[in-house]
Amino acid sequence: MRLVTWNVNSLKARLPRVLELLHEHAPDVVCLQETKVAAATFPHETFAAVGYRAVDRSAGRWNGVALLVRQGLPVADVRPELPGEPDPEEARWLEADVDGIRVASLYVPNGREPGHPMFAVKLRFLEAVRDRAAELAAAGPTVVAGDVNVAPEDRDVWDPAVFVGSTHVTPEERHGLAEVVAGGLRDAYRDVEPDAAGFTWWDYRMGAFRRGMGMRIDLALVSEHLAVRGARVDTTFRRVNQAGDKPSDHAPILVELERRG
DNA sequence: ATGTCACGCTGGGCGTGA
Repeated sequence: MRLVTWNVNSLKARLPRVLELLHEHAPDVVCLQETKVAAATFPHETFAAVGYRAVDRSAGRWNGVALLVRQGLPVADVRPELPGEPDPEEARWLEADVDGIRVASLYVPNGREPGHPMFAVKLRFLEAVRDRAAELAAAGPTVVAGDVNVAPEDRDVWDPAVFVGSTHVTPEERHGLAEVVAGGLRDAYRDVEPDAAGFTWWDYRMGAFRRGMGMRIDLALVSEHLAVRGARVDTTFRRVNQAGDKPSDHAPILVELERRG
């Protein structure tokens, strides 16, 4: 299975780039985050016309997650709920069986600042993910992929000194993420790229992408039933393309998975 | 760290969130 996870920062603004990605990489499944679209205007027909079925959990102008599945692959047991999630209205989790693999697209709250009420919400969300991910990983082949808004280690940020005291790197957030992984998942990118930076996000400001000022905050976590045959970040999608279509501030991660045994 | 982007509301900048 070829899987992509990508925070698109508005599906409407990014539709040309998403179509470009489908054409270029022909993934079996794409986990999208920050679709920022209402359910009523989700572009199902556009995806159907290029051979993809979409299932979405949408909340209007903020957040929103979706799965795009190549036509012909069976999709079953779509669940838009994450038991115990702090605010179900925020549309941050969506899971389904795709060709016999449980695939979840997630968008962890940003957290604003340590001490902000949304920071506590972020930690509670990670606890809910921990509990559900452990259930899924114990049950069968599982991929939990998306924007976790946590850099797992210091090497996952361009300059750890700059981020001291900021969100995405605090011990509490890293502990929350580590507990998700400890439930029977592993970081697919790190599995095959132990040394690469692998940044997936760069601020739009200050020429951060050009200057290598990034963070690795988007992950594909996979259960022991799955082997990782390859993983890479396609940074071409972090640049304006030839047609002049703008990038998201996140780049997509491409993962090649194979069922074990 | 801050040199940006996208949204809704509304008809052009502003507030919000990242």
